[in-house]
Amino acid sequence: MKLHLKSLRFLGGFACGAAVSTASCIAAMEMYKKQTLPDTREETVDPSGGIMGRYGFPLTGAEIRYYANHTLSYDQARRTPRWVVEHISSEKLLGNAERKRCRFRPDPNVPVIFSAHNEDYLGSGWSRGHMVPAGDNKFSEQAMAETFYLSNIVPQNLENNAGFWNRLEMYCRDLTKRFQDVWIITGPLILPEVGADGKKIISYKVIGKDDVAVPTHLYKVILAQRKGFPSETLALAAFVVPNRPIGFDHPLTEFQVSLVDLEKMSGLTFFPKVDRTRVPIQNLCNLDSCKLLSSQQFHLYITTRKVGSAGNIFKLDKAMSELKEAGIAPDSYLLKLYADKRKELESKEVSGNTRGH
DNA sequence: CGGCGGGGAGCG
DNA sequence: CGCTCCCCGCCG
Repeated sequence: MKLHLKSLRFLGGFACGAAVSTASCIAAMEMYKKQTLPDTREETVDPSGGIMGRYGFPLTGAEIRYYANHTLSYDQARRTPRWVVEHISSEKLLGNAERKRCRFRPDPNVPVIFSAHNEDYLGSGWSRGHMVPAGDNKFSEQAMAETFYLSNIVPQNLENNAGFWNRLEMYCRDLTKRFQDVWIITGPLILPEVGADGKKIISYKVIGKDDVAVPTHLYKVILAQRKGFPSETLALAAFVVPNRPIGFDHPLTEFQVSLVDLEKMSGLTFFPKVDRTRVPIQNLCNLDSCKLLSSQQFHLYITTRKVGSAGNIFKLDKAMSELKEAGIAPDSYLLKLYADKRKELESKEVSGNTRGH
């Protein structure tokens, strides 16, 4: 499978160059739209006059479900979402909502027989991976709590979840510094593999009593919008990442795919209200870096989090010494945070000992 | 930031 | 008893 991007054609759309006349270009564009663009109608006319559906058609449960700051379509057979949409901005990343106060739980809006449960995941060897991250909802305890509904969760390799995928989510948040509005669609994929007989086959693990489907890959589509003159900028990138550990030696761009390729894999049409033949959409990875944190940067970040939340001097100094052992120099922010925290804990522990004795 | 686990208190 | 909540600990 060839997943790599090819410059301007990353959307798989039609491009009119200077080599052809305007008239023929438009005609060709119309032909292109008719033949290749997906039908975005949800329903068509019933020629039977309604007799076929007298007792109703099967329900899929795939209807769109709205939450405080995310929206999703659920797959009742696999007990995972099909896709989850979120919108983030710099404002939404500010706030004090804490994930420590949140619990993973079945989505109360999903019928129990179609729902995943915590017991399916616990001890399965797979972690509960957010599609819309909790960290994108710092502004609202309600919004963050809803991301812990298992309708927003898929079985994910733990090292991938805490590592590469975590860094991808950090990159998405960083985009809000350079783009006013960012829409992100995330979901699981189960892709075919070539078996021992050379023929393609789709097979996937399931976990727990509810047979929750373990995806072979996860996808993420990022649409970033920047205000500007004479017109706004729209930039897009799509990624397909294997559900296994991905080391620091793999750049994010290694997993970039064209939007149409992802649409073929997923069966979904993304951002159908964007007219891809008229609005010039740029490749996000050309406009922006698409570079994730390096090993050193990531380690520094984790240490900063640990120092900020350390409850005693032992853990505080342990975090700092581990950073030093890794040969990573703390930046000025971490040094000041450490100094302030050290003073705070010293005074606290002295008074505590005085009271105790 | 992203996860994992265990234990104990309170409750119907 | 099971269940929820909240505390603690650990990992990358």
